[in-house]
Amino acid sequence: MLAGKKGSEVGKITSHDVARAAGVSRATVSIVLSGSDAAVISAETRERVRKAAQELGYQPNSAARMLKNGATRTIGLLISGSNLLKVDAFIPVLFGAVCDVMRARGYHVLIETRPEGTGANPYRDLVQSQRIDGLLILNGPSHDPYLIELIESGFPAVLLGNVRHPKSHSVHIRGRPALMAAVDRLVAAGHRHFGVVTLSPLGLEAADRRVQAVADALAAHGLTLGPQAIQSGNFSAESGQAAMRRLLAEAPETTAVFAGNDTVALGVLGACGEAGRIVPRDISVIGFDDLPFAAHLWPPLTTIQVDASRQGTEAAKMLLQLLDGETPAVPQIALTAEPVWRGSDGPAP
Amino acid sequence: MLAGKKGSEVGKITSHDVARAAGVSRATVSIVLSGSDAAVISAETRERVRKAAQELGYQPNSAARMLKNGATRTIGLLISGSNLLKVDAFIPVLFGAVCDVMRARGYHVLIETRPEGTGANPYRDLVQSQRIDGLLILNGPSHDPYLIELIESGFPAVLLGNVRHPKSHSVHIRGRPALMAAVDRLVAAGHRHFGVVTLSPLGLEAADRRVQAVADALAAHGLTLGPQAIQSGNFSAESGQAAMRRLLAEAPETTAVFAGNDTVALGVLGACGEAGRIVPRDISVIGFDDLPFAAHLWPPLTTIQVDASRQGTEAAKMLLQLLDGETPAVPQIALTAEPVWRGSDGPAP
DNA sequence: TTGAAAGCGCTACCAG
DNA sequence: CTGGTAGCGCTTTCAA
Repeated sequence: MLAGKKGSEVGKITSHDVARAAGVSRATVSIVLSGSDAAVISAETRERVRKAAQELGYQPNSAARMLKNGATRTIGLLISGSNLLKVDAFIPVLFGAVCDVMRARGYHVLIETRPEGTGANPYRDLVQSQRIDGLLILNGPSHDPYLIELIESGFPAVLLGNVRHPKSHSVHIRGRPALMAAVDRLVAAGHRHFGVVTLSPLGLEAADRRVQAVADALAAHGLTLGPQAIQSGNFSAESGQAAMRRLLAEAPETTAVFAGNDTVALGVLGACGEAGRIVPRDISVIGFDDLPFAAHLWPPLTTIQVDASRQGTEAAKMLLQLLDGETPAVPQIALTAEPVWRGSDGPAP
Repeated sequence: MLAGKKGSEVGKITSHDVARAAGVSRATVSIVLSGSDAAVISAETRERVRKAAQELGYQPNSAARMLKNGATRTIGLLISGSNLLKVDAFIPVLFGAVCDVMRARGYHVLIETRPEGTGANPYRDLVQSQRIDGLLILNGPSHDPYLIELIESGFPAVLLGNVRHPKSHSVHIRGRPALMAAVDRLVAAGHRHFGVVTLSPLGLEAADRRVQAVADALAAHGLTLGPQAIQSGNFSAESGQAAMRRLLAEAPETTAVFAGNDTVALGVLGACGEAGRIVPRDISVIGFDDLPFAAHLWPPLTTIQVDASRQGTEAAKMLLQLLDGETPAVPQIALTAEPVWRGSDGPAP
């Protein structure tokens, strides 16, 4: 090998190389490329520097830049468990929206999952290692004391879909009115026996709230939701099918079922089909989320429409404000939801 | 505010603080915490250092560490477009698997999307900024010259699902035998008129290969796939439904349809339903991927099973080998696929 | 065994 | 307008 640098040896070009190529000092390179006005540089010099950087394919070493600036221009996206990622199509939508907004502002997105089991504060390491400037937290457990500590520490963080700690910044879906309206309409259509297949086992705020909304709306009509009529799903279609089988066995009189989300609804539909219950003739099924596929199933899924993209966008924008040191006008955004009536509901049999 | 550091002011503790707390030098702290054997430190001292670090919640500043070590312990996951993320449930599964493997080895995962439009080499900036040590590329366009340049540069990268550049490291699905076996069985069941709703418009390697496999298998039986019998989907259920509507209109004699993936199949099922074609009585539908929901639909979806998790795991492991400077025994892994016969296929009507 | 010092690549602050 | 210089926090080598 020759002594000189090979052109293909990318990844090793420093501002020093650019400075030498352009015949200026390293400081000048930094000033020109960062667009700073710390000094007045002639247009001619600026051009020369830019051209040299371009030709060498120079990009500032991000580690050095982070160390110097004390900011990483990276945010973390914290997901409770990677299994969640695998089954619930809601997350990727949200995720895509977050990435789009962040990238437009020059931020990178790092996936983090909550380290489990260790006695130590799992968020502290994340923050203390200074690898990220801010955090977006998806479905964090409602009463996690470490989460609360993180929020109170003032580290830029936005919660998605849960926890309404008074000091928190968050974006969540207010599905209650839509769910209650849906119940009203189904009762008007003659339904008296309702079932719920939850989004997750009890304890997840978003899941619990949805069940409560249905129960409350029913109560207003003098109807109740017995314990056999509430079966736990766990985000997936598989869990939805299993839960619906139980529901059908324990409460066969059910004629209308609310699923915790559209993926769970897929499994509910599967269980109805295998039990010979025709949807919507024999039983009505209502999803939640209005995922991209919902309108294109057969029967087209009646569901509670929430704008996942928008939720991601709003959360990302709020985090960006926090990172800019601004105070969001509305620290806790509630997005509305609407029932969309398609083909999976009908009058009571 | 008092002059001293507040306990809640996390994110500012350096090895200096730990050293002072433990009454040793910064070098000692580094040696103890990194488990290096550069020097023999007494067990008693080690313990003292560890305890101080623990109490202060010390985590080494990652930027400084990256700068010093020249490695970021971060890999990039490059996705062609974020819209893909939003509709295809295959990606999150893969994604989750990648994250699991990487995290187990102490790597972080950064989401990258291919910057579009700029004349400059989009991968070069990624590599040159030294923000990542390696790259996983999902569905990169087959003939992208920059991609080829990246591969040839020797930067650690693994391709997923496409491109078989001779020098590349890759993991892809070999669906051809399974698809051909499925055709054979359907032909034996009496089907003569086949249709295909593709995974994407022509040009994506994975999509083209699937169509070709079906056409070839059909040819072996003296059957052909007319142009009206091939309609383009675009990853989503919506596109699948639209394509299937066209197919049903232009080739109404069709009795068996291969969908480009399971999400597309959802839309195919939707189009069949709205056209009054009962699956599988009137028409058979075969998906691809065997996503987690496929078995739990009604009818349960017959599909070509590929192990998305495994694909992610293998790719991640291969990248890890590359990062360790090892040469993977098999640089281009082909994963097999199997038809799983469930409820959405049946004999020809 | 431990402490002091160098240096990773960058930016910012000076004096020229 | 430009060039030296300091220092971000860490690791590692070398001298004590």
